[in-house]
Amino acid sequence: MSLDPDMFPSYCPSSVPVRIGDKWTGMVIRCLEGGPRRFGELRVPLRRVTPKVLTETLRAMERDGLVTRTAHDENPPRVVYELTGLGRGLLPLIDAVGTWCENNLDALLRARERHQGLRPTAPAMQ
Amino acid sequence: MSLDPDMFPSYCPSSVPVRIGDKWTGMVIRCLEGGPRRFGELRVPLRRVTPKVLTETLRAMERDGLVTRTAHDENPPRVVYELTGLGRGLLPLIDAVGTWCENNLDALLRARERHQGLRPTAPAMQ
DNA sequence: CGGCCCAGTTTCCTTGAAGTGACCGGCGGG
DNA sequence: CCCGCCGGTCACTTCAAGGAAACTGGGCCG
Repeated sequence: MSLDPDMFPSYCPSSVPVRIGDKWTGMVIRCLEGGPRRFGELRVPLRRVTPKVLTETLRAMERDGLVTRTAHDENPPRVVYELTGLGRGLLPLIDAVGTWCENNLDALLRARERHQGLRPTAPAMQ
Repeated sequence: MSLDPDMFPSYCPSSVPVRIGDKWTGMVIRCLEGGPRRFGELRVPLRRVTPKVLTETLRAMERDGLVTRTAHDENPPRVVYELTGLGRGLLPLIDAVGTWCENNLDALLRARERHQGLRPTAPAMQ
């Protein structure tokens, strides 16, 4: 997997309207699809995630058994994250979501366009 | 579809760890799977949703073209919500999520159990 | 007149996720 | 001697989602 910085455009399908877990879990899983990665390697494609939030996401995923965290006692430090079988099992789901978005996001956005101004959050019904 | 009040146990798989859209969208789609329903009919199985939040959810889904809203000019008022083709297309996705959760939620919760106390949100690394 | 019905609305509040920017510790290199 | 590297941490703020509870409006029934 290439570490394309733009692999998640600002307009990421997996955030509208379908999300996996919290905001970044799905993207982390995708980043780890091709094999183990270090913290800093995850930050390259996930450049819109601050280290704090990335840490939190990875901690939660570790807690849930979706990834393993291996800290090598070297210098400078090296920490490697890897998908577990459980985490890998989410890949088909994420792919399905991605496919749905590819096929239907246009229709959704067109619908959203049509409803501009109509029936806002607090519509003046009468 | 029966309007079983307990069709969504407090422990709903679709909220841990995979969510569709906002908190309630997935459940609304499931509720509408069997055909059009009125606002009050949605409130029965979705009893943990307050009317305000249900309205917001339905408005967002309408805006995104997932449901249609039909207000009949009668008294007392009657408003019917129905899945569009777009919304119906999310059903396989939701089913896939449900299946994954059925198969893997135990493993996830066991992992979560194991990590109790270990590596909290702010671990004392050194 | 006084409720009741449905489908919401309105106001207020809590919670938690996410973001910002500064900082840390140990070591190897210049 | 100080800088940068890595993988974070810390304190602080912001923002939106969600929830609780009371209220609305206009017919219709008694």
